Amino acid sequence: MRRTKQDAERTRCAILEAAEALFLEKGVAHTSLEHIARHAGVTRGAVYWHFANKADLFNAMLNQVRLPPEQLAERMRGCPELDPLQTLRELCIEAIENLAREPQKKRIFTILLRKCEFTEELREAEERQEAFINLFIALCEQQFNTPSVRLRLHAGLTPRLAARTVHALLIGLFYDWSRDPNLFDPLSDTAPMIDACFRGLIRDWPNPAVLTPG
Amino acid sequence: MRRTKQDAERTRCAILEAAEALFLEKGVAHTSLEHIARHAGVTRGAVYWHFANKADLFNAMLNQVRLPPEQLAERMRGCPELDPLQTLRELCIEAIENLAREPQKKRIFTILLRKCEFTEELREAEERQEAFINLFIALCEQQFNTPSVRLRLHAGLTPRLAARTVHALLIGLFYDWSRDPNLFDPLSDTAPMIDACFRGLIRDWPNPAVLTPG
DNA sequence: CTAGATACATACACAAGTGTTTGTAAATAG
DNA sequence: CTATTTACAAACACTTGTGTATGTATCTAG
Repeated sequence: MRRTKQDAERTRCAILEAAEALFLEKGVAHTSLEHIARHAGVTRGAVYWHFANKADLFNAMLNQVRLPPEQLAERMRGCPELDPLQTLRELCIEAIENLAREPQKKRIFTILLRKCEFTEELREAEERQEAFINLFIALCEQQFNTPSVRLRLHAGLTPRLAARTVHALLIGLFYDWSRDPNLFDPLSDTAPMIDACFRGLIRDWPNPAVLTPG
Repeated sequence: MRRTKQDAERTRCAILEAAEALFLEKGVAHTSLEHIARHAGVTRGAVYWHFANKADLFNAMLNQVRLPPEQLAERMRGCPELDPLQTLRELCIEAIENLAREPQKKRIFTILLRKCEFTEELREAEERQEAFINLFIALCEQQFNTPSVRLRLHAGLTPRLAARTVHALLIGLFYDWSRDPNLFDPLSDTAPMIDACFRGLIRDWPNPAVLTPG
């Protein structure tokens, strides 16, 4: 029973959804295309029709969303140079909050961080992600290296180290949170933790304005 | 050709070493017992003689070392209560430096963080590790919650959040470092980054004493 | 209205992995 | 010195997964 183009697109999505769910539940390596097909209500024939193999399906899944490193890197390029630190701070907070708000993004990023072993077949995806991370760190370092900011770094720190610290905290926060979502509430707790980080890096980091309700 | 007990112990170690190397290179799921046996110069017969299955071998590998979460948790229990924060700071720095100094520990922790998908067969190991992490975070929170320390927390922070922040930074630092060892030098860069973190958490965190050479 | 393309399901061939069983030479116990 | 373990190697039986080839009902272009 052949379907119309819309139907075909729907099967494609169903396969992607099934893959996402199973990857998250069992890990990428432990999920077979047979599992995915069954979970999506089709056979492997359909899977191989829409995707070349598991790696291709994996990449297609990743391409559905912009993950934090890519988004961060992208937004930092387009940002004006005024008050780069506040911008960076807000982007960081936004990055984590977005993960909390967009369930699919959270699932996919979790898969990437904790549910896949980057073997040779997934090398391409791995390198893409690493490139975004490195780009973000580089842009971050660049912000810390602007003359007005650099002088405000605490003793013992370099722009490079500051950038590393920021990224490590971001990754660590999400890693921990995805391991146990009860550890903290991204929507309310992210800002204080990010602020703590910046306060430790920057000499005169402004005290967080106490939010008066209303 | 049967071997003496010493020989048997040597094969056991060879298998463990091979497993470690292959897990690190290809990931746990993508490494078969056949691979491991070949790499160790034996057959699967030997592997099944010494270990029940892959999960058992994996656990044996983990048991060779004390990984940071376990070590941190353990040392924090045995520590006196005087100046808990300085102690915590030093333990954190030590934890990362130890990873840099002990290659096997680094390899195994890397496998745990980036080279395995925790499926059902590895659930036991996963839960063990998570328990240590949670214990560390809890102990950490407890330190931040001692009366003398709690008052020194910056506005907006709770002991719980401070503990989360510290752990996230630790995990993030190691995660980034294991991804790209050139990002920073653990032996010289860890202290400034950890200090930055504490400075952002604690109100009057002492400025790092400038190390005068000699 | 028909020829071809589309969107799959089904079947096949093969490789690889697992756990178990059996065989066996040498170490070791008594 | 003999009997029995020990420490494996080799072989077997089975399952699972992959990629491809083929079949086929339907959509669609002309």
